[in-house]
Amino acid sequence: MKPLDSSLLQTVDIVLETLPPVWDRIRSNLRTAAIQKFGITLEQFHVLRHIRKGFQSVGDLAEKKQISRSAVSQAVEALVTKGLVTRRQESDDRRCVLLELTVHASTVMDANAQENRLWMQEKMGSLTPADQASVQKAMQILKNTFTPEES
Amino acid sequence: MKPLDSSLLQTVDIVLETLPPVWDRIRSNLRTAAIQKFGITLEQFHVLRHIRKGFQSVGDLAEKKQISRSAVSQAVEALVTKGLVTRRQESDDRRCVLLELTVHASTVMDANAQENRLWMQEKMGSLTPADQASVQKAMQILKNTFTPEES
DNA sequence: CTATATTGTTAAGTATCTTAACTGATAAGG
DNA sequence: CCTTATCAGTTAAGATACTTAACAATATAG
Repeated sequence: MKPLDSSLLQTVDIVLETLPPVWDRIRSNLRTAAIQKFGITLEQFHVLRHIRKGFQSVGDLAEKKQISRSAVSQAVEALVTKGLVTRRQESDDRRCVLLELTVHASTVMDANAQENRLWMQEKMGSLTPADQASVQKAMQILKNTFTPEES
Repeated sequence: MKPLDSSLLQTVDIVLETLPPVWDRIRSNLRTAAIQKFGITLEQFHVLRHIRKGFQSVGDLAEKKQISRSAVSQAVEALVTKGLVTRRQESDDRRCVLLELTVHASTVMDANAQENRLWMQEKMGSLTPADQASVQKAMQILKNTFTPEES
């Protein structure tokens, strides 16, 4: 880490300058559509996303979002009322509640994700194959560097 | 966009899989330290960051965060009370209020950003020069693709 | 000069978060 | 067993942050 420090710092700064606006742009496109389709709040959308990603218990979801279990419980209650989420009993431990998207919510979330993919394809459609390879490789590097063994 | 569709979709999916966890990880590291140092909430930290990035009016900040002006006004009021932000009169239009970080807040935010950079340097310290070049190039591509003419 | 628009604050109501208390279910100790 | 402790989730009460609406002060237009 001695002779590369200035190059390394440059790389770090470029990442810090680039990722926030880029990710904000992509995320904003993803959220806005879903929120309007369901008529839900941003917080409720977060809950739907996490359940869709495989967080099926209130506790896991709370830890992932770094909020209290009661907050998650209340948000889930709102989503159950809206017919977007169901609570089910897990067989072996009857304390646990299994959260699942309803068919309707699952369908709309899938369609929304697909629309977002298409939007990104339009955006990235003009990239050369070399540019695409560059992006793919960099994503792999970043993934290994910052999230080595999870998700 | 015809013969490249499947490769393009692959690139898109890799970006969508990678960016959220990577950015969450970096952002979490950045926020946690600052929030603990100041004893403020996440929302108040957002306001400090935006002011630091150059959003000096209540209106601009509200538009950037996509919330109402009154919400920003209230958050700013809390930060002024804590001695982290000052309101000043702009000379030419006396309706406008110029938001600025206090010296203390500015110092702590700078130090915090520097600590985050060092943390990222540690994380990325083991990357080869070729990997660093890859990341830099990809960041440039993503920036041009998703945020063509701003920030 | 009057009418309209803009910038920010204030006030009231709503939503969402937190902590604390509680229910029901499981695990551990004597 | 039977008591005690622990755990997942909900519920309740209070705090925080958001919304809309009404307002004050200033700027712009006709």
